Amino acid sequence: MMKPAQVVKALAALAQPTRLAIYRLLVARGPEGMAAGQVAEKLKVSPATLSFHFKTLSHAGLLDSRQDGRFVYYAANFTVMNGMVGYLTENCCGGNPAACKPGK
Amino acid sequence: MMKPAQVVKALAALAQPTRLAIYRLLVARGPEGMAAGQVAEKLKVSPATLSFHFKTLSHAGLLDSRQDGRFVYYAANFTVMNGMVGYLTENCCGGNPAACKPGK
DNA sequence: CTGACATTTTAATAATTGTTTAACAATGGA
DNA sequence: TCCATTGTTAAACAATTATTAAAATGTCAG
Repeated sequence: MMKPAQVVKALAALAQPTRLAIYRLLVARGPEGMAAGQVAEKLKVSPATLSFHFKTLSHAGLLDSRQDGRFVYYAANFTVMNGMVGYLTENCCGGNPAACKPGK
Repeated sequence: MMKPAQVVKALAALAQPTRLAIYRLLVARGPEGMAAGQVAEKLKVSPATLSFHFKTLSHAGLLDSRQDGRFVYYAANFTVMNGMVGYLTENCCGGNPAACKPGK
């Protein structure tokens, strides 16, 4: 079970429109991820601002990054998202996890 | 499907240790809810601070409240939580909702 | 090596957030 | 009514956050 402090950190990381959009975009992109510049162009965010948000998401454990030449590729890491959804489902769904289960 | 703006609002509401604790406590308490003062005592939060957090959670649609005599009872409302978990599961789990499904 | 490109960092700033204290309703019992 | 109780609101403040512009870092092509 994830610790509340880590859950709070992950929630805070996603609780911002640009960062939620970044995460969604990278999830859709898959494991290969996407270069920072492409994300910036797609979401129309300045490089500096984007870098700031990447840092927040990465620090929360929601993103992985790898350098490829001059590019830095970011990709969604599902581990924390998984833990977060699990935490919410177990602790925040009235002792009845089914109430918040997807695909009902 | 919940709108991203509402998801962000709900995430932000829960992205704070005291508020996450409040929500968990009220979820555990069930539909009857709990008087503000009891929550304050249980979580050792000052009434004014608690009222501030109640407002944030209520405004995000995560809590309901009813007045009973001098007391105000707050209770978890699962609708938004449900929508939020659904949104995350559908949009943030790699097109593979099962990856974030609870009870794996 | 030099220059252009991709990204991060720093510094400055405005806006938002969380807490405290004190004052303000509202309710119900004596 | 008077008063104690319950909870909210208002004002002030420190701390955090998001954005911008500028400088710095790192990488490769020529």
